Amino acid sequence: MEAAAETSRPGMPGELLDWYDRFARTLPWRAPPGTPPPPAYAVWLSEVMLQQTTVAAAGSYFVKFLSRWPTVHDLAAAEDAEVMAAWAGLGYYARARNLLACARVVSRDLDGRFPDSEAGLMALPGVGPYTAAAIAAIAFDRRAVVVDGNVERVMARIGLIEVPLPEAKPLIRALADRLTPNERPGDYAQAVMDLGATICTPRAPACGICPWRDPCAARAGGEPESLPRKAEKAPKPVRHGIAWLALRDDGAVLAETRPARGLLGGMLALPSAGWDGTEKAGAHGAPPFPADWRDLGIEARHTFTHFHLILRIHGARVPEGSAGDFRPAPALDAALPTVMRKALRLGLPALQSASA
DNA sequence: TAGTCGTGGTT
DNA sequence: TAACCAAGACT
Repeated sequence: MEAAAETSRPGMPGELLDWYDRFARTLPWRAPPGTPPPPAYAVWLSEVMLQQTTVAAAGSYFVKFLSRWPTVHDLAAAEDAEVMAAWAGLGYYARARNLLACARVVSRDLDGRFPDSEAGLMALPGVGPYTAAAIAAIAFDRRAVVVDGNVERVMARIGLIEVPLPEAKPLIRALADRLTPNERPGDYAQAVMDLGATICTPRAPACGICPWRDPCAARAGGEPESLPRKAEKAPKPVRHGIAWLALRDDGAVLAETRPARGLLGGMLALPSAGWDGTEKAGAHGAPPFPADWRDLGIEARHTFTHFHLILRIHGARVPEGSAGDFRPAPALDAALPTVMRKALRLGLPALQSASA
């Protein structure tokens, strides 16, 4: 919409920063407004964890990672399996693989120093336009135009941008660019995102206490909650699969490490088949080895980004000497992605109560 | 460019 | 309860 071109006035960044100075949230990875920023390592770690992830979900993982691997060199020296297990439950596991790859590049090739430019940051694995801008702004106080989901919403409303996403992205970015100040860009970036997270919320924005209520074109128009408009999403299909739960008499459970790429890539899992798109059409998965497999009559249900999964659990008790990647159930549970945690927690009691 | 890639909280 | 949504990147 053309309205975007006229929206934004000189005082807006300052009004937002004043609000941020008074109401900034305390977050594990954040320095208080006006104080020196955290190390780039901490900013990078938090920003990767926060990709498509809520503040509440990322918090404990950030604390755990920073405590376990205090510097980028520590993380770079970690084993792949250690890092994947520590990431288990947070989702989007390609982030963990890229996190480790990035740490190793920074540690080995850059002497442990993160680039301070967006272009330099963008060259790192797992660092895209948003994350590069966020690190440049927050860790190095460089002027960078930070555009995440919060900023998209705030800009669409301020500028009454009625073009639906993703077509509206260039308009939104242009407006975000016009508003980004040269002073305190790091605090400003966090302030806009805080505004979107706490005031300019998707459903019921608190316009009455918004520092930008006066210049907001959508508020004047009366329906800020209707923005940003978004293209319709495709319905999620339902997929069916089988997971095999082999319980050894010493209590250990058979696990497998999934292929590095694709769904749950690189993660520990129960052996399974038929659901992740890797099987040929019509193929039926086979159990990991011959045993007295029984359909436990239990289904683990889980929804991924683009499909619903119903995972039927088959189980078998196997003798103590059985070879394979068997692991103690509690340790396995801790290292599993959520869908597999569900399958284990549903299937194990049924199998344990069954006679061998 | 459009599809892939997790999870949990909120409504 | 089902849909929506979150500090996106990669192919």
